[in-house]
Amino acid sequence: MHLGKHHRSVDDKGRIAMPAAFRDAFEDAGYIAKAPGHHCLTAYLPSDFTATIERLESLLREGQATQNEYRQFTSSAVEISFDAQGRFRLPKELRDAARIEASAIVAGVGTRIEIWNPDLWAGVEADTDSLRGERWL
Amino acid sequence: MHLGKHHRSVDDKGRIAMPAAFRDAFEDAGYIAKAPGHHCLTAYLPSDFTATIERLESLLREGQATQNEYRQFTSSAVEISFDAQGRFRLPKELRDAARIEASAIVAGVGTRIEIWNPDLWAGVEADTDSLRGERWL
DNA sequence: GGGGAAGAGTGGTATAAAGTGGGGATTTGT
DNA sequence: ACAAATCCCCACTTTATACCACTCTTCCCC
Repeated sequence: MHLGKHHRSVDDKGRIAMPAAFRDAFEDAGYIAKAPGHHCLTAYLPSDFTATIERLESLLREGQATQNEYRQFTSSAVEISFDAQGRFRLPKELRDAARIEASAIVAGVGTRIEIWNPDLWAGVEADTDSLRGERWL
Repeated sequence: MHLGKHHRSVDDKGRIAMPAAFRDAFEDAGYIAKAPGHHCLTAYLPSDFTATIERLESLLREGQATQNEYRQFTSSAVEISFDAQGRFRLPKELRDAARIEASAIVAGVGTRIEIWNPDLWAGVEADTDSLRGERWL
């Protein structure tokens, strides 16, 4: 379970420090892909990524997902590794897709980890219309 | 069941002593998240937190809750641990969200524990209009 | 009622870890 | 061969964590 929101700088080499709270869950490697809609990026543990691909392939066989959906997801994905300081490199392609420049928000969203442009994330937090916590608190 | 209201100091490192009355219920760890509306923070026992997340995820699958709702709750949450003196650290992000500075009210609210800015808590106690105990006493 | 012990709450300091920035070697592609 | 991109270290700053010290209250027990 991933929790917490972290603001991170992105240097001109595209490096981002994975928050220590998440880092331990990755054993040296992980995967990052564009989230559907491309509002943000999603980081996966190796095991979660494989499971996600399998789920998508299953939907594909059942006709519940399209080949282009499959193409977009798999082709956007990259494997990441961490340097001695716990940073990973986010390819320019992915940074551009999520409009990430000098800084980013790395957020634990329960089953997944998302990487956002800070301004776009502000939009998520400003979306209070949908808050109806009385249903689940 | 959590009962009682406690006034606590918050030092410049964000440390707050968990009232002894509540401390025993936490086995070393717990979770704190912004309450929907962000008027206060809510502290959860590990088991209660997991149950809450599962309830929310269930609503999400049924389309009764939004991804942004899920994002806001999970990304605001932090796991807490206690030092030898029974204190936990409240991240600045959460202190700011609930306008907590040098002191706070830690209140047992039956099924949950809430952490308030003292002035905002005063507002809760001043709200006598809605008191209609004749219905349930 | 007085004295002592135990627990609760608060404050400060030292140490470790996390985050950030940069340099230089190596690889890649042209 | 050259430029660009990537990788691998090293250095610094900030923040978090663990540890120690003190006060105050409460609760026994004498």
